[in-house]
Amino acid sequence: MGGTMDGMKQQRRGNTRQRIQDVALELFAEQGYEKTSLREIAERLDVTKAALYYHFKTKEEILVSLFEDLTRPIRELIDWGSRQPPTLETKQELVRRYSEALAGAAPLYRFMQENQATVRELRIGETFKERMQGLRDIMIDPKADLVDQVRYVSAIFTLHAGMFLLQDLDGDAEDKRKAVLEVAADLVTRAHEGSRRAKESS
Amino acid sequence: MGGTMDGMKQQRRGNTRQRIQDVALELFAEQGYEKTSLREIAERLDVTKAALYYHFKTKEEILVSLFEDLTRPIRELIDWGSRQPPTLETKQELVRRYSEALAGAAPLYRFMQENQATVRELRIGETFKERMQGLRDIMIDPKADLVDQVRYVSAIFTLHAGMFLLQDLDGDAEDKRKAVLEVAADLVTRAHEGSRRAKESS
Amino acid sequence: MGGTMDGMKQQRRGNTRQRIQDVALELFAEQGYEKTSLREIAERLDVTKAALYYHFKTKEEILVSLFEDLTRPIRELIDWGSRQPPTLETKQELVRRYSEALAGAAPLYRFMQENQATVRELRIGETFKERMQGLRDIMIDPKADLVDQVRYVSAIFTLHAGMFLLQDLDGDAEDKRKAVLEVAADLVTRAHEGSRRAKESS
Amino acid sequence: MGGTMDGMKQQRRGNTRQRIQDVALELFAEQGYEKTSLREIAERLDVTKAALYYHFKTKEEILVSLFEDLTRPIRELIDWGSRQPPTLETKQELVRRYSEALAGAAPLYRFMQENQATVRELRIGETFKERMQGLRDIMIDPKADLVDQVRYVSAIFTLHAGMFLLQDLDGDAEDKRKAVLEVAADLVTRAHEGSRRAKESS
DNA sequence: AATGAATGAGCGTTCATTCAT
DNA sequence: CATGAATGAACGCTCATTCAT
Repeated sequence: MGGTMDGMKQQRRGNTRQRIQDVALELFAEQGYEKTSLREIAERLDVTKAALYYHFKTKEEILVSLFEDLTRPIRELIDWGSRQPPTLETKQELVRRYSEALAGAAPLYRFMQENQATVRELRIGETFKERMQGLRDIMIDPKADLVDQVRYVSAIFTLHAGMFLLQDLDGDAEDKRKAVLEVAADLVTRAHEGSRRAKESS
Repeated sequence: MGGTMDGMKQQRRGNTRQRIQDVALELFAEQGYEKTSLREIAERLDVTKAALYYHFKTKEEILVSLFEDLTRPIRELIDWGSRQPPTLETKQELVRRYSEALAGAAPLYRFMQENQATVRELRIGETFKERMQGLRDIMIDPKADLVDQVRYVSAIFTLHAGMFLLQDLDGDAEDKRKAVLEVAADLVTRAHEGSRRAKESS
Repeated sequence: MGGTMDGMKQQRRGNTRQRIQDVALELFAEQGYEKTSLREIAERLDVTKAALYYHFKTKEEILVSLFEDLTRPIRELIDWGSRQPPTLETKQELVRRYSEALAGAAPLYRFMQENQATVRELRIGETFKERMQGLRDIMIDPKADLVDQVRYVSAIFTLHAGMFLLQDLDGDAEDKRKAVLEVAADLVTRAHEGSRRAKESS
Repeated sequence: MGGTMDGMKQQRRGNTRQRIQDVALELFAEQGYEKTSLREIAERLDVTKAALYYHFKTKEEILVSLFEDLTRPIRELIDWGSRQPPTLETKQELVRRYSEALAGAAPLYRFMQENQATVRELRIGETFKERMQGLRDIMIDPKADLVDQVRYVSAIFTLHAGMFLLQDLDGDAEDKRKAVLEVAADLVTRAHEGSRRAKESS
């Protein structure tokens, strides 16, 4: 019937799946996975709970779909990293690109960080863990000094933390990301030098 | 020890409150706060749910009591820190003592880290946040370079992360704590030097 | 693209109604009416649930159609029987032909037997009941001894039961049907003789 | 008797479990297991659904408890039978006592008969099947003629059917039970004789 | 110091059904 | 001839909490 569409009830049909994902991510991040009920998601979208089940088989599947859609760049980055030689340059570039990739999936990663206990029991828990271990394997030299190993871990973790721990510091978001990246890169460099020093002095 | 004692069913009576806390912490840490039901806690203790309500007014109160009991040293430490001059030495000592204090409340802190989304909505959420801000205020020089501010935050966060992010690295727990501490202390030192450099070059 | 039929996805179009009936009967018999959902039927046929509604107005209608299609011979048999004189010969022939008719609608009858509670509430419940009463009216002489009345009922019931109660006995299916028929026929004969005896001795 | 008790809301406390069983059996028998919802049971008892869960872990458990409570005599009877020599006398007595035992659990057995498809998927399905097989093993002589084997099965089945197939015949319930028993006993006798005949003629 | 019995609210999920396209 | 999208009603179940005993 054309015309200009009546109001907004029926706005954009066919994108309901996407709208569910958007609202779900927002609520999951805000209140946590368990405390967010399907009723709540449905109400915000002005559909019934049953409608959600037309698009997703379970509540968990909504989260899985978000994870898969939003973390693809990160998965690809780790794949790339695992095929590079473990030089300092590789690690530096990995850290730089990881920082960017994280920024693109910030709300989801914040959610994952804040709901670890819950996520661990879900299907994506295992996937996430494997991914982190992939990162670790690329970064960490198992022959390095324990302190330097911690530096690597700290670098990764600093990147993650950067996303939400700096929220209450003021300043431009992109500036903060750069600052976080610099600290992480610095940690990586020092960890790498430490290894060299260890080798030389042996 | 004397008496007749039938088996072990009512081992140590009168300490039920304490036993509830122990079991609750274990389960909260293992499965998260929401996924741990009072039924489960009661069953493990072989008492009824109603018994829990004799000792604690609500589920949340169990957590609050754990938090208060286990984080007292940390609260005192921060109180102490806030009365010291903001020198490098103060910060170094704070970091050292914080690392020790954390080790004493590790399971609870691990729980807090992994259940942030949940904790945020609870009474202790606010308290915890204030405490972290207290730490931040002691450590961070607001006039410092953004990168150095990140270094301070990263130091604190590295200490937290140390507790559970290194679980799958092998090595003695105390060795790992020391390594983590060294990295954190190093970050603090560099942050402090950075500030001095900044001042000199201005 | 175009022309030659790709595989088997749309094998025989136009007979969807029939395929729905086939799958439905299979699932109804296997899992019961309530536990079989339209989703399940649709999935097996690789069509959508809505497609089922093109062919049948309701779930119940699918069952009704099966009943009507598969039990026509039985209905006709009973009609025939009710027009015959109530002699032993009539009853014997009725039993013989009923046994054959049942074999032709075995899965449906098995379903009816195993889902009586459900069927009773459905439209076919009444029909089925009437039919059974028709059978009874033909067989049973209301003036006969109670024991002989039971024999008639037992004969009918033995025929029904034969279909699935002998499933775990081994032997050829047709042999078993014959054996069941013999027992039923025997019961009918004895019931009839009993009635004669009763009359003679009065 | 004695005391007047205020209304009926709180009548007999402590017997709620029993009242749940009573109402559940009534509704299960009337409408079937699936069509009976816990809401319905709860409403009839004027308690909440959650109260049912205080007494039974699941809906299925309510049925299991009914089965176990009501069919104990039958279980014991079969145990007894399996320890006797397989003479005609044993079988006759078994049939007689089985008929009595069935009468005591009539509503439940009627339910089982009318909800076979459902029951088969439940925990009691297996148990019930085993029990029927036990009965069969006692009764049936595997070396007997197929027709006689059918007679044994028919005898058992006639007993079951007797409970509800004769509902619309009029007459005293106990008279009907006796008549059913006589037919079943007769079938057993003939089956036994058949076997003897077979042996003699060989 | 603890239990037995129950509640009210809510949850995730499934179902038969509808209807515009 | 069929699908995509959605609904309304219900379901079995769990939870934190209460309270008389």
